Amino acid sequence: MAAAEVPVPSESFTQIKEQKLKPGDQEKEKEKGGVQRMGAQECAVEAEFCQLLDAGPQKNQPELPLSVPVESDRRILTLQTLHLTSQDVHLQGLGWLSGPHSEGFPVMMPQAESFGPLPSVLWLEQEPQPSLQHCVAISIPEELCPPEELERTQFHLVWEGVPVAEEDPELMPDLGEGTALMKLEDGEKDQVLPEGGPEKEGEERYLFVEVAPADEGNDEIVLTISHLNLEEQQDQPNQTSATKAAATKPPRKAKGKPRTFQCDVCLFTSSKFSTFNRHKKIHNDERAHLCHLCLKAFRTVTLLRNHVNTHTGTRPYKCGDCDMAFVTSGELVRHRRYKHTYEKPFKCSLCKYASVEASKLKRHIRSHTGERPFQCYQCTYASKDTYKLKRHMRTHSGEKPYECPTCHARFTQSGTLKIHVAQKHGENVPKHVCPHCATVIARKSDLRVHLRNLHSHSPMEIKCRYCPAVFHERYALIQHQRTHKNEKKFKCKQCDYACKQERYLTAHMFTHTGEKPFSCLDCNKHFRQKQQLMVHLRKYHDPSFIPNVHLCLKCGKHFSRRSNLQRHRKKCDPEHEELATSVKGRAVQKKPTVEKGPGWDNDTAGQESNTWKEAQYPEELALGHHSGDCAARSESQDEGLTCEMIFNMMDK
DNA sequence: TGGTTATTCGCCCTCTGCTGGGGTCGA
DNA sequence: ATCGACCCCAGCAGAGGGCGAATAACCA
Repeated sequence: MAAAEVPVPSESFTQIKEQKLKPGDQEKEKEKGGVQRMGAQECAVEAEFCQLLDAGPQKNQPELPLSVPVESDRRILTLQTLHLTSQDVHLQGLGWLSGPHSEGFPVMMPQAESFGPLPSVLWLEQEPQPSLQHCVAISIPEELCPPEELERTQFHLVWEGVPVAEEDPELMPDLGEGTALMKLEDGEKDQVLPEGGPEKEGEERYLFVEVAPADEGNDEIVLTISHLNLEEQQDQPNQTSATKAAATKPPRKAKGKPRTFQCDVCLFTSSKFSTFNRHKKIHNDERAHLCHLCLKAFRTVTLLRNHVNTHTGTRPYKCGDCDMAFVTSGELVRHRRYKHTYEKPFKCSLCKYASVEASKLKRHIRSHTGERPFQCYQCTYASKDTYKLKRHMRTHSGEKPYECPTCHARFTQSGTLKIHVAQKHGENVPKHVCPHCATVIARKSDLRVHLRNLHSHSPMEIKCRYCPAVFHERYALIQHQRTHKNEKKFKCKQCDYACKQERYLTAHMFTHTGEKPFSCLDCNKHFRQKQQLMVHLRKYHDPSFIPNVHLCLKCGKHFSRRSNLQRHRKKCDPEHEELATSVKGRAVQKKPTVEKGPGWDNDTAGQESNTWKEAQYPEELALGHHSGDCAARSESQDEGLTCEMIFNMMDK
């Protein structure tokens, strides 16, 4: 059955009697035998509410300087049980409240979407028929625990003797008898205020959920939800451990039931004195067992032995499938799960993730919840685990612990160093080839960027700048536009002339029409092209114009054209023909040059620069005034310059 | 009571992916 | 000379794997 089909408890079958008990009422309730906060045989067994399937006792409980919580007010909830078969209520989508109890006391908490007037569902009682169970819905008053906070609430339960269902004996912790202690964790406690007034800062807050059967023959049970006031015990003077152990018994302990022992330093409780006594040792610094090699002290012989093994390298538990060996059998088992059996008992209820260790699942869950408990104190960054915060702190400290052994470059992360070494100093570095265009890219992440930029499908049509073609992929567009590169698509209808740009064709067409639209204002010379006019103006009307002078180094003779100089040198200095060629090579530059000949000086060199600028901006020059003799002559035409050559010259 | 087992925490690691600056190249 | 495209590279963070060690629980 799908989660959506889980029968949601409703008000119609749930009777909730909520009342604040007066002191006398409490006594009456006790007389009924239904409400006991601490059971006699077992006590203080904790269970963590856990969508996380984080079974087992919580080790990291906040340490409290007192022993026993004292309730300050109480609420009685009477709830009618709902008879359901286990098949009716599929557990999928529901969180489990799991913890140690022997009788079996699975408590399911609904997901957030299930929050309503009845925010939680408890499986409590087992019928004679194994498949028939009682489903009890409880509603926790909002002032005790707002529904929106319930999902993140962590519960600690102490069970009081009501027969309970056993869904999965392996999952069901040993609760024994007692009451249910529901603890609000740090994130919630601030928002749950006792009725008596605002909670004191830093005070731990607990809610007791106590479960008891109602009248015989009735399907009802009684739940009591209580606030706990820890202050009273905090104020008690310190006692000896033994006295404290005795003092840890419940304040309203039932007759004939064994007491429990609660640690006065932390929340640890145990019904066995031996266990309790052993636990106490962790709070004192008595370390009687010394390592003879390093003098380090340990509390137990086992710890000492394990430590000595780290000196000697003794690892008795060897893996049969590899060369690994471990100090303890547990480490070996875990290793085998990681490396050989791949058994992953801890499964995420929200995705397919499973892990070998519970702590890994817990960490994984944070990627679903977004919880970031580890806050950087220097910026707003918060991390999901301690290591990431530690790594992040390097961005503040500037620490770069990883150094390249070859070039001594330093890096903040080992992975960055590894990539650096592979790319800079490695041999046969694997490259990443783009499957679409065979581009070779060093890094996979960069290939991803390449794919995103060039090969991703664009919903918008990208038009070719030269033709009407449209594309949805940039790479295809670029490849297509390259086909236009040397294309002479502008063809003259009257001759074979063809060119790449329309402006060349326009200029060419004047050769057929005989038009010469560009006129020199000084000498009334006409030109077909604007650029020809520019050359004319420079040569004949610009007083600063210095013609190119090609000098023969052998005889000192000047030539105005390079070709004439070359012809001359073949006769004058055939041995240095190569030199002439070399001189020619230097003379050919993108920018028109004035070769230094007789009469050259630095002043004219500056003028050359101006002349070049004017040639770049012919419009400005054409508008300007110029004077001087005009030996009207279109030398550029004489030299056979094409439209394209001139335009190109102007472009440069 | 001591030894063993199970649980939990903490640390470090790798792999992965994103981001932005720098260098190169072609238009 | 300028600009845009693209690859290279380091920085940074997310996620998960693996293991050492401490401690609680269990058992003989």
